[in-house]
Amino acid sequence: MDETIDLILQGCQMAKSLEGSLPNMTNQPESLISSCDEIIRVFSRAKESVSKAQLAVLPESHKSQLLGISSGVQEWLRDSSIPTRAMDLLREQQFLPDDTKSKGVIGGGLDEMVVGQMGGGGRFCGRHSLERAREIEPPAVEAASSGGSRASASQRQRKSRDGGVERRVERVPAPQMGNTEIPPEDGYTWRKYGQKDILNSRFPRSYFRCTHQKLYQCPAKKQVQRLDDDPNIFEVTYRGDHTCHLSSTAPSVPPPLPVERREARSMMQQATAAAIHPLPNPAAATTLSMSQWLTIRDFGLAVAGGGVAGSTSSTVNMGGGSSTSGGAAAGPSTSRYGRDVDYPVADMADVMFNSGSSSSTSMDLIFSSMDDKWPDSADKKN
DNA sequence: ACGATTTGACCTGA
DNA sequence: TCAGGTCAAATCGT
Repeated sequence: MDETIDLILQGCQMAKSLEGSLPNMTNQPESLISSCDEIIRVFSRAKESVSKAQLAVLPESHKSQLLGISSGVQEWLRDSSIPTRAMDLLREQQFLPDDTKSKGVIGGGLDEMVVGQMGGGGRFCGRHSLERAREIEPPAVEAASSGGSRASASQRQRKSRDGGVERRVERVPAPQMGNTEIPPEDGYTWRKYGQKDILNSRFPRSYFRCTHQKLYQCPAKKQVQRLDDDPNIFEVTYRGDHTCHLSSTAPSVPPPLPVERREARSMMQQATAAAIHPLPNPAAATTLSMSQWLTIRDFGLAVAGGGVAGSTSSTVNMGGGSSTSGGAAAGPSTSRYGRDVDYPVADMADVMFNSGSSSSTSMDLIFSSMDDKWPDSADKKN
Protein backbone atom coordinates (compact mmCIF):
# COMPACT_ATOMS: atom_id res chain seq x y z
CA MET A 1 0.00 0.00 0.00
CA ASP A 2 2.91 2.27 0.70
CA GLU A 3 3.79 1.89 -2.91
CA THR A 4 0.38 3.17 -3.94
CA ILE A 5 0.64 6.19 -1.75
CA ASP A 6 4.12 6.82 -3.02
CA LEU A 7 2.85 6.65 -6.57
CA ILE A 8 0.06 9.08 -5.89
CA LEU A 9 2.36 11.42 -4.10
CA GLN A 10 4.83 11.15 -6.89
CA GLY A 11 2.16 12.00 -9.41
CA CYS A 12 0.97 14.91 -7.36
CA GLN A 13 4.49 16.14 -6.96
CA MET A 14 5.07 15.93 -10.67
CA ALA A 15 1.88 17.82 -11.36
CA LYS A 16 2.77 20.49 -8.86
CA SER A 17 6.23 20.74 -10.27
CA LEU A 18 4.85 21.03 -13.77
CA GLU A 19 2.54 23.76 -12.65
CA GLY A 20 5.47 25.60 -11.12
CA SER A 21 7.62 25.41 -14.19
CA LEU A 22 4.79 26.13 -16.54
CA PRO A 23 5.70 29.71 -17.38
CA ASN A 24 8.94 28.40 -18.85
CA MET A 25 7.25 25.62 -20.73
CA THR A 26 4.53 27.33 -22.68
CA ASN A 27 6.89 27.57 -25.62
CA GLN A 28 8.07 24.00 -25.21
CA PRO A 29 5.00 21.97 -26.01
CA GLU A 30 6.96 18.79 -26.37
CA SER A 31 8.30 18.99 -22.84
CA LEU A 32 4.85 19.89 -21.65
CA ILE A 33 3.40 16.89 -23.34
CA SER A 34 5.95 14.46 -22.07
CA SER A 35 5.51 15.77 -18.55
CA CYS A 36 1.77 15.32 -18.80
CA ASP A 37 2.36 11.89 -20.19
CA GLU A 38 4.56 10.95 -17.27
CA ILE A 39 2.04 12.21 -14.77
CA ILE A 40 -0.71 10.22 -16.35
CA ARG A 41 1.46 7.16 -16.31
CA VAL A 42 2.16 7.48 -12.62
CA PHE A 43 -1.47 8.08 -11.74
CA SER A 44 -2.49 5.21 -13.89
CA ARG A 45 -0.20 2.89 -11.98
CA ALA A 46 -1.47 4.31 -8.73
CA LYS A 47 -5.01 3.71 -9.77
CA GLU A 48 -4.33 0.12 -10.66
CA SER A 49 -2.66 -0.34 -7.37
CA VAL A 50 -5.52 1.24 -5.48
CA SER A 51 -8.06 -0.95 -7.13
CA LYS A 52 -6.36 -4.06 -5.90
CA ALA A 53 -7.36 -5.96 -2.86
CA GLN A 54 -4.99 -4.14 -0.58
CA LEU A 55 -7.63 -1.48 -0.32
CA ALA A 56 -9.50 -3.63 2.13
CA VAL A 57 -6.87 -3.34 4.79
CA LEU A 58 -6.73 0.42 4.72
CA PRO A 59 -8.17 2.47 7.54
CA GLU A 60 -11.45 4.07 6.49
CA SER A 61 -10.05 7.55 6.35
CA HIS A 62 -7.26 6.60 4.00
CA LYS A 63 -9.55 4.39 1.99
CA SER A 64 -11.98 7.16 1.17
CA GLN A 65 -9.11 9.48 0.47
CA LEU A 66 -7.61 7.08 -1.99
CA LEU A 67 -10.94 6.26 -3.53
CA GLY A 68 -11.51 9.92 -4.09
CA ILE A 69 -8.18 10.39 -5.75
CA SER A 70 -8.51 7.21 -7.71
CA SER A 71 -11.91 8.19 -8.90
CA GLY A 72 -10.62 11.56 -9.94
CA VAL A 73 -7.84 9.96 -11.88
CA GLN A 74 -10.26 7.53 -13.38
CA GLU A 75 -12.54 10.32 -14.48
CA TRP A 76 -9.58 12.07 -15.92
CA LEU A 77 -8.39 9.05 -17.81
CA ARG A 78 -11.82 8.15 -18.97
CA ASP A 79 -12.62 11.65 -20.08
CA SER A 80 -9.26 12.35 -21.52
CA SER A 81 -10.44 14.54 -24.32
CA ILE A 82 -8.17 17.23 -23.05
CA PRO A 83 -4.82 15.54 -23.46
CA THR A 84 -5.82 13.74 -26.61
CA ARG A 85 -7.37 16.83 -28.09
CA ALA A 86 -4.35 18.75 -27.04
CA MET A 87 -2.25 16.29 -28.95
CA ASP A 88 -4.48 16.62 -31.96
CA LEU A 89 -4.25 20.35 -31.76
CA LEU A 90 -0.53 20.28 -31.39
CA ARG A 91 -0.27 18.03 -34.37
CA GLU A 92 -2.55 20.32 -36.31
CA GLN A 93 -0.36 23.18 -35.28
CA GLN A 94 2.65 21.19 -36.35
CA PHE A 95 4.23 21.65 -32.98
CA LEU A 96 4.75 17.94 -33.07
CA PRO A 97 6.72 16.22 -35.76
CA ASP A 98 4.68 14.79 -38.58
CA ASP A 99 5.53 11.25 -37.69
CA THR A 100 3.49 11.59 -34.53
CA LYS A 101 0.48 11.89 -36.74
CA SER A 102 0.90 8.46 -38.09
CA LYS A 103 2.75 6.76 -35.30
CA GLY A 104 1.20 8.59 -32.43
CA VAL A 105 4.53 8.73 -30.69
CA ILE A 106 3.44 11.16 -28.06
CA GLY A 107 -0.28 11.37 -28.30
CA GLY A 108 -0.53 7.70 -28.98
CA GLY A 109 0.80 6.91 -25.58
CA LEU A 110 -2.01 8.81 -24.06
CA ASP A 111 -4.63 7.38 -26.26
CA GLU A 112 -3.52 3.88 -25.68
CA MET A 113 -3.41 4.37 -22.00
CA VAL A 114 -6.91 5.67 -22.02
CA VAL A 115 -8.06 2.78 -24.09
CA GLY A 116 -6.36 0.51 -21.63
CA GLN A 117 -8.27 2.11 -18.82
CA MET A 118 -11.45 1.45 -20.62
CA GLY A 119 -10.64 -2.13 -21.20
CA GLY A 120 -10.92 -1.79 -24.92
CA GLY A 121 -8.58 -1.70 -27.83
CA GLY A 122 -7.89 0.19 -30.97
CA ARG A 123 -7.57 3.86 -31.52
CA PHE A 124 -10.18 6.48 -31.82
CA CYS A 125 -10.30 9.74 -33.54
CA GLY A 126 -12.47 12.74 -33.62
CA ARG A 127 -14.88 11.89 -30.87
CA HIS A 128 -15.15 12.91 -27.31
CA SER A 129 -13.36 10.29 -25.34
CA LEU A 130 -16.11 9.81 -22.83
CA GLU A 131 -18.34 8.88 -25.67
CA ARG A 132 -15.65 6.67 -27.03
CA ALA A 133 -15.39 4.96 -23.71
CA ARG A 134 -19.05 4.26 -23.78
CA GLU A 135 -19.06 3.17 -27.34
CA ILE A 136 -16.70 0.35 -26.76
CA GLU A 137 -18.96 -1.08 -24.12
CA PRO A 138 -21.12 -3.78 -25.58
CA PRO A 139 -24.70 -2.63 -25.88
CA ALA A 140 -26.73 -3.62 -22.87
CA VAL A 141 -30.20 -5.01 -22.96
CA GLU A 142 -32.87 -2.38 -22.62
CA ALA A 143 -34.01 -2.27 -19.04
CA ALA A 144 -36.89 -0.69 -17.25
CA SER A 145 -36.10 2.85 -16.28
CA SER A 146 -36.01 2.01 -12.62
CA GLY A 147 -34.06 -1.16 -12.62
CA GLY A 148 -31.80 -3.43 -14.52
CA SER A 149 -28.10 -3.76 -15.02
CA ARG A 150 -25.66 -1.78 -12.97
CA ALA A 151 -23.09 -1.61 -15.68
CA SER A 152 -20.90 1.40 -15.14
CA ALA A 153 -21.71 2.83 -18.51
CA SER A 154 -24.06 1.06 -20.77
CA GLN A 155 -25.42 2.30 -23.98
CA ARG A 156 -28.49 1.37 -25.81
CA GLN A 157 -30.09 2.69 -28.89
CA ARG A 158 -33.63 2.67 -29.95
CA LYS A 159 -35.99 4.56 -32.13
CA SER A 160 -38.28 6.74 -30.13
CA ARG A 161 -41.97 6.75 -30.79
CA ASP A 162 -41.86 10.46 -31.45
CA GLY A 163 -40.92 11.04 -35.03
CA GLY A 164 -38.21 8.42 -35.16
CA VAL A 165 -35.75 10.61 -33.34
CA GLU A 166 -33.00 8.34 -32.20
CA ARG A 167 -32.51 7.88 -28.51
CA ARG A 168 -29.32 6.84 -26.93
CA VAL A 169 -29.44 5.70 -23.35
CA GLU A 170 -26.34 5.67 -21.23
CA ARG A 171 -25.73 4.87 -17.64
CA VAL A 172 -23.05 6.91 -16.04
CA PRO A 173 -21.80 6.78 -12.48
CA ALA A 174 -22.11 9.82 -10.32
CA PRO A 175 -18.76 11.43 -9.71
CA GLN A 176 -17.17 10.30 -6.49
CA MET A 177 -15.48 13.62 -6.13
CA GLY A 178 -17.03 17.00 -6.16
CA ASN A 179 -20.71 17.33 -6.70
CA THR A 180 -22.17 13.86 -6.87
CA GLU A 181 -25.62 15.19 -7.54
CA ILE A 182 -25.06 15.55 -11.21
CA PRO A 183 -23.76 13.21 -13.87
CA PRO A 184 -20.24 13.73 -15.14
CA GLU A 185 -19.70 16.44 -17.66
CA ASP A 186 -20.30 15.13 -21.14
CA GLY A 187 -18.60 17.85 -23.08
CA TYR A 188 -21.63 19.83 -24.08
CA THR A 189 -23.48 22.64 -22.45
CA TRP A 190 -27.07 22.00 -21.52
CA ARG A 191 -29.89 24.15 -20.37
CA LYS A 192 -32.46 22.64 -18.11
CA TYR A 193 -35.98 23.23 -19.26
CA GLY A 194 -38.01 20.94 -17.10
CA GLN A 195 -38.19 18.45 -14.32
CA LYS A 196 -40.82 15.86 -13.79
CA ASP A 197 -41.68 13.32 -11.19
CA ILE A 198 -41.87 9.96 -12.83
CA LEU A 199 -44.30 7.32 -11.80
CA ASN A 200 -42.75 4.64 -9.60
CA SER A 201 -39.47 6.47 -9.51
CA ARG A 202 -37.95 7.93 -6.40
CA PHE A 203 -36.09 10.57 -8.28
CA PRO A 204 -37.42 13.17 -10.68
CA ARG A 205 -36.34 13.24 -14.28
CA SER A 206 -34.62 16.36 -15.52
CA TYR A 207 -34.92 17.60 -19.06
CA PHE A 208 -32.15 19.44 -20.81
CA ARG A 209 -31.73 20.96 -24.21
CA CYS A 210 -28.60 22.20 -25.86
CA THR A 211 -27.67 25.66 -24.70
CA HIS A 212 -27.29 26.67 -28.32
CA GLN A 213 -30.68 25.48 -29.38
CA LYS A 214 -31.96 28.91 -30.22
CA LEU A 215 -28.74 30.27 -31.62
CA TYR A 216 -27.84 27.35 -33.82
CA GLN A 217 -31.11 25.47 -33.95
CA CYS A 218 -29.33 22.62 -32.25
CA PRO A 219 -31.91 19.89 -31.61
CA ALA A 220 -29.94 17.92 -29.05
CA LYS A 221 -31.71 17.08 -25.83
CA LYS A 222 -31.08 14.88 -22.92
CA GLN A 223 -32.92 13.49 -19.95
CA VAL A 224 -31.22 12.67 -16.73
CA GLN A 225 -32.60 10.44 -14.05
CA ARG A 226 -31.11 8.64 -11.11
CA LEU A 227 -31.75 4.97 -10.87
CA ASP A 228 -34.06 3.93 -8.09
CA ASP A 229 -32.00 1.00 -7.03
CA ASP A 230 -28.67 2.74 -7.35
CA PRO A 231 -28.71 6.49 -6.88
CA ASN A 232 -25.04 6.56 -7.75
CA ILE A 233 -25.93 5.77 -11.31
CA PHE A 234 -27.51 8.23 -13.68
CA GLU A 235 -29.45 7.14 -16.68
CA VAL A 236 -28.90 9.72 -19.37
CA THR A 237 -31.04 9.63 -22.47
CA TYR A 238 -29.78 11.61 -25.42
CA ARG A 239 -32.11 12.63 -28.21
CA GLY A 240 -31.05 14.34 -31.35
CA ASP A 241 -27.57 15.20 -32.46
CA HIS A 242 -25.68 18.35 -31.81
CA THR A 243 -25.49 20.61 -34.81
CA CYS A 244 -24.14 23.57 -32.90
CA HIS A 245 -20.54 22.58 -33.56
CA LEU A 246 -20.97 22.25 -37.31
CA SER A 247 -19.74 25.27 -39.13
CA SER A 248 -22.22 24.65 -41.90
CA THR A 249 -25.15 25.05 -39.57
CA ALA A 250 -23.69 27.60 -37.27
CA PRO A 251 -24.26 31.18 -38.25
CA SER A 252 -21.41 32.59 -40.26
CA VAL A 253 -21.74 35.87 -38.43
CA PRO A 254 -21.81 35.30 -34.72
CA PRO A 255 -23.82 37.51 -32.44
CA PRO A 256 -22.08 40.75 -31.52
CA LEU A 257 -19.96 40.76 -28.42
CA PRO A 258 -18.58 43.48 -26.25
CA VAL A 259 -15.28 44.59 -27.73
CA GLU A 260 -13.15 43.38 -24.86
CA ARG A 261 -14.61 39.92 -25.19
CA ARG A 262 -14.16 39.45 -28.88
CA GLU A 263 -10.59 38.46 -28.87
CA ALA A 264 -10.97 36.11 -25.96
CA ARG A 265 -14.02 34.62 -27.49
CA SER A 266 -12.40 34.17 -30.82
CA MET A 267 -9.56 32.30 -29.20
CA MET A 268 -11.97 30.35 -27.07
CA GLN A 269 -13.99 29.35 -30.07
CA GLN A 270 -10.99 28.10 -31.86
CA ALA A 271 -9.66 26.27 -28.88
CA THR A 272 -12.93 24.67 -28.00
CA ALA A 273 -13.74 23.78 -31.54
CA ALA A 274 -10.41 22.11 -31.89
CA ALA A 275 -10.28 20.69 -28.44
CA ILE A 276 -13.63 19.18 -27.74
CA HIS A 277 -16.19 19.07 -30.41
CA PRO A 278 -16.72 15.76 -32.07
CA LEU A 279 -16.15 17.36 -35.42
CA PRO A 280 -13.51 19.93 -34.83
CA ASN A 281 -13.28 22.81 -37.16
CA PRO A 282 -10.01 22.41 -39.00
CA ALA A 283 -9.86 26.06 -39.83
CA ALA A 284 -10.02 26.90 -36.18
CA ALA A 285 -7.32 24.43 -35.34
CA THR A 286 -4.98 25.78 -37.91
CA THR A 287 -5.35 29.40 -37.00
CA LEU A 288 -4.83 29.10 -33.30
CA SER A 289 -1.32 29.42 -32.06
CA MET A 290 0.03 27.26 -29.30
CA SER A 291 0.70 30.18 -27.05
CA GLN A 292 -2.82 31.38 -27.53
CA TRP A 293 -4.10 27.96 -26.84
CA LEU A 294 -2.08 27.63 -23.70
CA THR A 295 -2.93 30.97 -22.27
CA ILE A 296 -6.58 31.26 -22.95
CA ARG A 297 -8.19 32.16 -19.72
CA ASP A 298 -10.15 29.35 -18.18
CA PHE A 299 -9.20 27.24 -21.07
CA GLY A 300 -10.00 24.01 -19.41
CA LEU A 301 -13.30 25.15 -18.08
CA ALA A 302 -14.44 26.34 -21.43
CA VAL A 303 -13.27 23.15 -23.01
CA ALA A 304 -15.02 20.98 -20.51
CA GLY A 305 -18.24 22.79 -21.12
CA GLY A 306 -17.82 23.02 -24.83
CA GLY A 307 -18.67 26.64 -24.41
CA VAL A 308 -18.60 27.84 -27.93
CA ALA A 309 -21.50 30.15 -28.21
CA GLY A 310 -21.05 33.71 -27.23
CA SER A 311 -23.05 33.61 -24.10
CA THR A 312 -22.10 36.21 -21.59
CA SER A 313 -21.21 33.62 -19.04
CA SER A 314 -19.43 30.34 -19.16
CA THR A 315 -22.20 27.83 -19.14
CA VAL A 316 -20.14 25.22 -17.51
CA ASN A 317 -20.65 23.03 -14.59
CA MET A 318 -17.71 20.98 -13.67
CA GLY A 319 -19.59 18.80 -11.32
CA GLY A 320 -19.78 20.94 -8.28
CA GLY A 321 -19.31 24.26 -6.69
CA SER A 322 -22.31 25.55 -8.45
CA SER A 323 -24.14 28.36 -6.83
CA THR A 324 -27.41 26.72 -7.50
CA SER A 325 -28.23 23.38 -6.07
CA GLY A 326 -31.48 22.79 -7.85
CA GLY A 327 -33.19 19.47 -8.01
CA ALA A 328 -31.93 16.02 -7.35
CA ALA A 329 -30.58 15.58 -10.81
CA ALA A 330 -29.65 19.09 -11.61
CA GLY A 331 -27.61 19.51 -14.73
CA PRO A 332 -25.41 22.22 -16.03
CA SER A 333 -25.69 25.46 -14.27
CA THR A 334 -23.94 28.74 -14.31
CA SER A 335 -20.47 29.00 -12.92
CA ARG A 336 -18.30 31.95 -13.48
CA TYR A 337 -14.61 32.03 -13.40
CA GLY A 338 -13.36 35.52 -13.13
CA ARG A 339 -9.77 34.85 -12.30
CA ASP A 340 -7.32 37.40 -13.55
CA VAL A 341 -4.35 35.14 -13.78
CA ASP A 342 -3.80 32.45 -16.32
CA TYR A 343 -3.25 29.01 -14.89
CA PRO A 344 -3.49 26.76 -17.88
CA VAL A 345 -2.22 23.63 -16.25
CA ALA A 346 -4.27 24.13 -13.17
CA ASP A 347 -7.27 24.58 -15.36
CA MET A 348 -6.45 21.54 -17.35
CA ALA A 349 -6.18 19.66 -14.11
CA ASP A 350 -9.54 21.02 -13.19
CA VAL A 351 -10.98 19.52 -16.28
CA MET A 352 -9.11 16.31 -15.98
CA PHE A 353 -10.26 15.65 -12.45
CA ASN A 354 -13.73 16.89 -13.22
CA SER A 355 -14.31 17.65 -9.61
CA GLY A 356 -16.09 20.88 -10.00
CA SER A 357 -14.32 23.26 -7.76
CA SER A 358 -15.22 26.64 -9.07
CA SER A 359 -12.76 28.81 -7.25
CA SER A 360 -9.65 26.85 -6.50
CA THR A 361 -8.30 24.10 -8.63
CA SER A 362 -8.98 20.47 -8.04
CA MET A 363 -5.31 19.88 -7.71
CA ASP A 364 -5.20 22.33 -4.89
CA LEU A 365 -8.10 20.53 -3.36
CA ILE A 366 -6.29 17.28 -3.51
CA PHE A 367 -3.03 18.66 -2.30
CA SER A 368 -4.55 20.56 0.55
CA SER A 369 -6.63 17.63 1.68
CA MET A 370 -3.61 15.43 1.54
CA ASP A 371 -1.61 17.90 3.51
CA ASP A 372 -4.36 18.08 6.05
CA LYS A 373 -4.85 14.42 6.54
CA TRP A 374 -1.46 13.07 5.78
CA PRO A 375 1.03 15.36 7.35
CA ASP A 376 3.73 12.87 6.68
CA SER A 377 2.77 12.94 3.02
CA ALA A 378 3.51 16.61 2.92
CA ASP A 379 6.93 15.79 4.23
CA LYS A 380 7.48 13.23 1.57
CA LYS A 381 6.76 15.79 -1.08
CA ASN A 382 9.68 17.87 0.07
C1' DA B 1 -29.95 43.54 -17.66
C1' DC B 2 -29.45 39.12 -19.04
C1' DG B 3 -29.29 34.28 -18.94
C1' DA B 4 -30.21 30.04 -16.22
C1' DT B 5 -33.24 27.48 -13.23
C1' DT B 6 -37.58 26.30 -11.12
C1' DT B 7 -42.08 24.75 -11.32
C1' DG B 8 -46.97 24.66 -12.33
C1' DA B 9 -49.67 24.44 -16.46
C1' DC B 10 -50.44 22.72 -20.76
C1' DC B 11 -49.94 19.48 -24.69
C1' DT B 12 -49.66 14.94 -26.77
C1' DG B 13 -49.59 10.12 -27.59
C1' DA B 14 -50.77 5.60 -25.98
C1' DT C 1 -57.42 9.18 -18.84
C1' DC C 2 -52.84 9.36 -17.60
C1' DA C 3 -47.90 9.67 -17.82
C1' DG C 4 -44.33 11.78 -20.10
C1' DG C 5 -42.61 15.81 -22.38
C1' DT C 6 -42.52 20.79 -23.08
C1' DC C 7 -43.71 25.62 -22.31
C1' DA C 8 -43.31 29.82 -20.11
C1' DA C 9 -43.76 32.99 -16.20
C1' DA C 10 -41.54 33.72 -11.98
C1' DT C 11 -37.44 33.69 -9.66
C1' DC C 12 -32.58 33.63 -8.96
C1' DG C 13 -27.64 34.67 -9.68
C1' DT C 14 -24.11 37.35 -11.57
